[in-house]
Amino acid sequence: MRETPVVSIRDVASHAGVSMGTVSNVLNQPELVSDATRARVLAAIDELGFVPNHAARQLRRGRSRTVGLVVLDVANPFFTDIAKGVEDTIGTAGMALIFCNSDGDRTREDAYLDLLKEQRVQGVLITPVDDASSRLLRLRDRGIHVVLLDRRSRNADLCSVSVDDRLGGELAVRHLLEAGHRRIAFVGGPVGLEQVRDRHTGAVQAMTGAGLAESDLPWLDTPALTVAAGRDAAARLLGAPRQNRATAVFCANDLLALGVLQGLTQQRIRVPEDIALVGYDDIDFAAAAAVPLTSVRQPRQRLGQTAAGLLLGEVNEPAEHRHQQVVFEPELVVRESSRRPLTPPTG
Amino acid sequence: MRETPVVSIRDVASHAGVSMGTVSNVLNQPELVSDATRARVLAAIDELGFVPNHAARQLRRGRSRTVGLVVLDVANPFFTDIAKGVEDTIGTAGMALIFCNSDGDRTREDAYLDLLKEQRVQGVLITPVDDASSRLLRLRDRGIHVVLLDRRSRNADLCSVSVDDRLGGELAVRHLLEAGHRRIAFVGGPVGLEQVRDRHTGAVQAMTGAGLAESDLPWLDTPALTVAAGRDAAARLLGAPRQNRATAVFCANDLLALGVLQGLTQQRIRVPEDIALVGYDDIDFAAAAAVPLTSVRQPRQRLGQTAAGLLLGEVNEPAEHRHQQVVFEPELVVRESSRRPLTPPTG
DNA sequence: ACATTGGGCTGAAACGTTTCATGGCTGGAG
DNA sequence: CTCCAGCCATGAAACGTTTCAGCCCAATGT
Repeated sequence: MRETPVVSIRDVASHAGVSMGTVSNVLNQPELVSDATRARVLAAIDELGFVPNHAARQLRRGRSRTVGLVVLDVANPFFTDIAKGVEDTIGTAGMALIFCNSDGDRTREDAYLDLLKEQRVQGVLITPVDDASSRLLRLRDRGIHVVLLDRRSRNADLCSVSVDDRLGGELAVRHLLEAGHRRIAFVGGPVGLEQVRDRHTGAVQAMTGAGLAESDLPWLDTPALTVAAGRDAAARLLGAPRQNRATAVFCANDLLALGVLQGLTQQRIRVPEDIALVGYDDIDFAAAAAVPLTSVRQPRQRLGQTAAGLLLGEVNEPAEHRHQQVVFEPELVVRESSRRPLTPPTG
Repeated sequence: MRETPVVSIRDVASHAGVSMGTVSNVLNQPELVSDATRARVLAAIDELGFVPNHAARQLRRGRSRTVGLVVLDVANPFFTDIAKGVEDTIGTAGMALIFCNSDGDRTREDAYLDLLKEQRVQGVLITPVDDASSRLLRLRDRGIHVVLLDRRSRNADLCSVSVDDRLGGELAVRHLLEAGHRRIAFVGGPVGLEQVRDRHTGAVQAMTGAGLAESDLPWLDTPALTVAAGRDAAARLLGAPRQNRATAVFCANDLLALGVLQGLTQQRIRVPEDIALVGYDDIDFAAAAAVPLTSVRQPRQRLGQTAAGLLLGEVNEPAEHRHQQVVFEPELVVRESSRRPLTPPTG
């Protein structure tokens, strides 16, 4: 194995018979260099296989051409779809993306934010684990622009792109109420997640709006928004005495709903006949589920594109930039899992 | 908004009344510094909010503490599960991961490889779009270690971690043959993907092993391994005249299979009664599908961990490192989508 | 009392770029 | 023929670290 012959701009310069400054100009401002010289330098670059050293470049420039994306869960298609949108926009702008997965763990999130600080990224797109505003504002004071993703900024100090989770929760539960359900379980957690709380709040509003009590919407807390947590929640759901068991379940996201569906099916509970089910996000797999899942759709890819767009704006014209809160509207997609009207209660 | 006061190691040094070298030692080799001085420096770091500049550090050291991961499709749970395994191992080793999505596009792949070269990453874990060995060997000549992921290296010049795709294809089709199917469609593509070719080869072997011809295994080519491509393939499948339509379908991955399932269901074709279906990968959503999907399971997370482990070994002890090809065995998981034996042909 | 050791720290060079003040040429205007 | 502009190219400084030879001084050995 040949030893690495690190070829620098200096080698290119001497090989092409010009100065380092000229090579640099060819790379960064080609119009300043005469055609003949430029051709010679490019030939030398090609011949030597020169690749610019990003570290040196960044050190000199003082800033990188990189932004960070921190999500709660890579395994959740909701976030990978967002990531696609972000990647699109960032890539088109010629910048690089560092993709980080906090996995809902605050310690990991902190570690990644430190990493991004050290990398001197231009900006960070983040769905924080908890209310991280103070930490995020500190990032901003370091000159790192921050845009909140899938979370609304409460102070006007940050850009944010989100979806109206309260409304989404309301749509879901109102739909179930209209189908005749009166006792509906809410499955979601951890409570620390703002998305979960907001969706719950919307659900409660739908209940009280229909003259029902908040206690008619029992909350089954889950440790995470995953399929496994959903399966577990289904078991707890079925542990309740039959007569006051919920007839419908609203899950804080689709992964949970798919888990609940599996858990129920395994216990021979039919969906939607015995228990109706509504998820959230409308990931692609929702429509392909054992029982196609009613869900609250969010414009995932646009979410990512919009957030990245805001960040680019902030990075490129910091002067005339006004922070803004973009809020998309969710949309209920009704499918099999909640379609059949409830049979009249036997009790 | 306060202007960024960039605080460097020099500021820390003067604030703590020591030299820059000492601050550097506190950061990198704390045991060389006396307790008192170390405490003083740490206090200064804390007080000034100093964060090391990664670019400068990397420039000086000549190498980064970063590795790249290039996958074919972030939206495919198969790859996000691999990514989790990689992230685990890499993160534990105190290194950072740059996660790249080639999306099956060779141009994008090249762009990301250039990016990783510029970043002077220590190594790259990659599932290449096509046979990229020459490009990858050139990377290696640059001092960037390379490990192939989900692809077997044909020359012994690179480490690789893969699963026996030939065997997987054979298992799947043998299972269908045992259920009585004689005409089986293979859905997969693009042909350029080695995984697709190998799974097909295995499928053919199963056919010929049972005394059938390769022509009894028509190949429906798809432009990508996605749900949408699967839906499309289902339509083409049903376009064939009824009498020589396949009675079973083996898909090159689960996303395709889920798409085929959707397409068939939409046309009121029952699975498995009218057409049996087998997927590949056994992603979590396979078990939760409309009809739980028979699939060929791969140890996704272990794949990632193992590959990352090999890379770390290569990075840390390049001298005594021997390249190796790890090959895992796939496992057939039978579920509803192929369970029912074929009813005797009506023709 | 003197040489020796070694722990703890310093100071400056070096990493590979970009940037910018400087200067040499060329060609057209006066 | 001289002067001036403008175009190209040059060379060195600077970015924020790490590294390493070397210095100081207290402790140890004889």
